Amino acid sequence: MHALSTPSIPPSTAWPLPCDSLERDDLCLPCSLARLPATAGAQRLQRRRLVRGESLFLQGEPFQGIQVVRAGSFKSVFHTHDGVEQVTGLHVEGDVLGLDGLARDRHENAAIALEDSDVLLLPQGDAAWWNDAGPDLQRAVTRLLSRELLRERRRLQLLSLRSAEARVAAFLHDVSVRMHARGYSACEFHLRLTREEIGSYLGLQLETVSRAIASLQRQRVLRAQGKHVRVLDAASLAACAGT
Amino acid sequence: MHALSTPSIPPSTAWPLPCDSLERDDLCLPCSLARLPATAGAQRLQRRRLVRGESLFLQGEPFQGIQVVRAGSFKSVFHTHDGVEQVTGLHVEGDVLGLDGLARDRHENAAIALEDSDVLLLPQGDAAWWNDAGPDLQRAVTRLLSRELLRERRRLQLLSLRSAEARVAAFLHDVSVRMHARGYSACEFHLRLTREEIGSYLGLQLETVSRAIASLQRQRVLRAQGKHVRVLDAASLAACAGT
DNA sequence: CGTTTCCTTGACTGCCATCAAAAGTGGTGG
DNA sequence: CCACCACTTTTGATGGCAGTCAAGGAAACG
Repeated sequence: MHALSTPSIPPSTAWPLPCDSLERDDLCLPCSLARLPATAGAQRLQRRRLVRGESLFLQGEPFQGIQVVRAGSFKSVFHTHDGVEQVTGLHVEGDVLGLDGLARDRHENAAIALEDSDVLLLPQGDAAWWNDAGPDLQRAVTRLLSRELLRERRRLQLLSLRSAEARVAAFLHDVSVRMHARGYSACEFHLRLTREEIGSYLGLQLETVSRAIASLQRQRVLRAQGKHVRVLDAASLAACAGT
Repeated sequence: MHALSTPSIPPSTAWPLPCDSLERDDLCLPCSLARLPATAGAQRLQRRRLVRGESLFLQGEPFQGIQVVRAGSFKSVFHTHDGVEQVTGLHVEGDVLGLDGLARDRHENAAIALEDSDVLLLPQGDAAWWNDAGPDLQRAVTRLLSRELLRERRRLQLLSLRSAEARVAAFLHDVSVRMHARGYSACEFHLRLTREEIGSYLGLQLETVSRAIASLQRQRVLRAQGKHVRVLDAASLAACAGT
């Protein structure tokens, strides 16, 4: 196990924050944190490394604090009471994890590293945390939550009124856009999820996902072999997704 | 149009707050507000009455503030870019409306009164609002948002891996529970949504909703004629819903 | 009381789940 | 390096659930 927690480091020093490369910094928690006045000096960012397959937190675990992906990627997984497991999210560099723990002080999803990854933990001490944190941070958290709500709602619409092919196209388009926003190529990337995980995320069976990708290839919208995807026609992809 | 705004009234006086009859007051915004110290005296609750069919706010309108349903009921409706409209929520007495406006300072859904209704508006003045509001209120808002996220996620699971009948059963069960929590009968209530609206909410066609209800009646789980529903066997209903 | 909206039921179609099997991929150890 | 294994992906065949089209009847509203 390579996992280890480096000792606490002061917030606005040392290594570059992940949001340095992002545009919408009002949504970036570490940026908000870095701008906080001295009162926040008490706050400590903790770094953590995880190897592929390791869990950042498990479902039902007490809420430790909000976490930011510095490198690598994660999937969020929810286990229903009857043993079924569903993928609820895909998170890459710059994404915030753990917001679901705010409601009841325990995590409602597990977060699993899809590759060797690196995160920042913003520890939540106790109830007084919120008072000390300051309005900037609180506002940032509120916007993040509200934003998450919108994402979830969009996904819901995708599931409730789009065909299998449209869902897969929308998923790939979303990945493409998010990779591009983080400085990677928008037209060529490596999927970290299996067909089964994508299906779970989209409410489809793995065979259906495979068939949808095959169909998109026949339409010359993209090329895919295994997890490697090359988008040939981004406009067509968006059209297939229905956006 | 019977709609009218009464002049502002001081917060913790006069008429009973809707949460007086609720158990989990840590989630109740008006309660949190009533407990605020003097600094919040500047805040003014505004009352508003709406007749059936009237909108509390429309999609795209600037965010006015968080609203609490005092009496009556509302549906949340989202209009997609291509003209399709989808029901995204059903809100009754004590529910909080308008949280989706926090992310971008404009509403992402419309809220339509399903009957003559009564709401409280907690106006959001400007950016300084958050700072003045105080940590208690902020924390309450954060928890509400996080809670909303969980609701949305549960609905998503319902849509992605449950049959039509299970979805309808889950919807009716949810309504039953929520009515009960507000002091109404859990086993007999009046649906305010049409079959089409229920279908839109659950990702189904109206005929499918009708057939699912017919099936539940054949199983002696409930009796329904039109919008009037009587639950005969709550346990079976929950079982059909898969909970 | 008439008109409009809503609900129910039937028949048919199509999409996607399911079952099944073969081919491909990656990692491990001999 | 190669054989082996587990896992993943692809493709085919079949069936069922829910969408679609259609029409008659009930309820709500002015």
